Amino acid sequence: MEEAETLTAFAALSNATRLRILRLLVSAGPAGLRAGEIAEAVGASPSRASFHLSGLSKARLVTSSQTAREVVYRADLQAIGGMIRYFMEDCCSENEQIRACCFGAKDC
Amino acid sequence: MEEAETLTAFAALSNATRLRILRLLVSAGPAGLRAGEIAEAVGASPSRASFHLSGLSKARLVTSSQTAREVVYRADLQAIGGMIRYFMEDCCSENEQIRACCFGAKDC
DNA sequence: GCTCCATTTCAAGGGCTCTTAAAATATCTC
DNA sequence: GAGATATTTTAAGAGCCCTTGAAATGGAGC
Repeated sequence: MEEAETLTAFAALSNATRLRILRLLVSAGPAGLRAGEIAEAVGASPSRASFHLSGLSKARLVTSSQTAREVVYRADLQAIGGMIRYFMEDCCSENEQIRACCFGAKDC
Repeated sequence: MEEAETLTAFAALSNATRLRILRLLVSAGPAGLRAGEIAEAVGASPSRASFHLSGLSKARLVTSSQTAREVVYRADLQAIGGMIRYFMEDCCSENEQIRACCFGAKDC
């Protein structure tokens, strides 16, 4: 992942609805969720959910697959991990104090 | 760190100038850098740098201290770590694949 | 073919962000 | 005190983002 992609990813994560959707999709696992289920779960209208899913999709944080008339979305764990990794390596210079937080250090 | 703070932090990181500033400040270490040095280093006008430093400051990703007429900025490693930690714990449900990226796994 | 259903697209509006340049504030040196 | 320096504040304009509701797309079943 490069800087431009990371900027897009961070922008995608800076909205409450999109963060809620991503959280939901990560916890939903590999099966993913249908667009309608997502909209209902996060309390957004279908068009609003679609708008934000499109944003997450453009940022490559989620993937989608269409079966008949249903669209299933899934969190792209590799992309999410890649974003964090880029941030840790390139932006945080592998800083030890910051890295410790991934392990669950108490003082973060 | 809570959701609202995390949203603000992600928003702050979604701009190239601010990301560059943060990267610079992390690498600069505890001594920090003066506003003017930062502006020059990232290729921004003083007012533009000040604008973005203010954004990073409101997002609590950097701290500042004023000595006479010089203002020194430092990266807030604890806040940066806290943001990542919140994202990993709350949003990524401690997902193993995502977490592995902090250790530098090859497949991220 | 017609009608439902799931989802996306479109259009309009209001608000926020970014950039630029000028002005203001505060401090240092002479 | 005068002038130079460091930084912030302000103002204006352009552009993007978010929300809402209506319209459009396209598949399923009768």
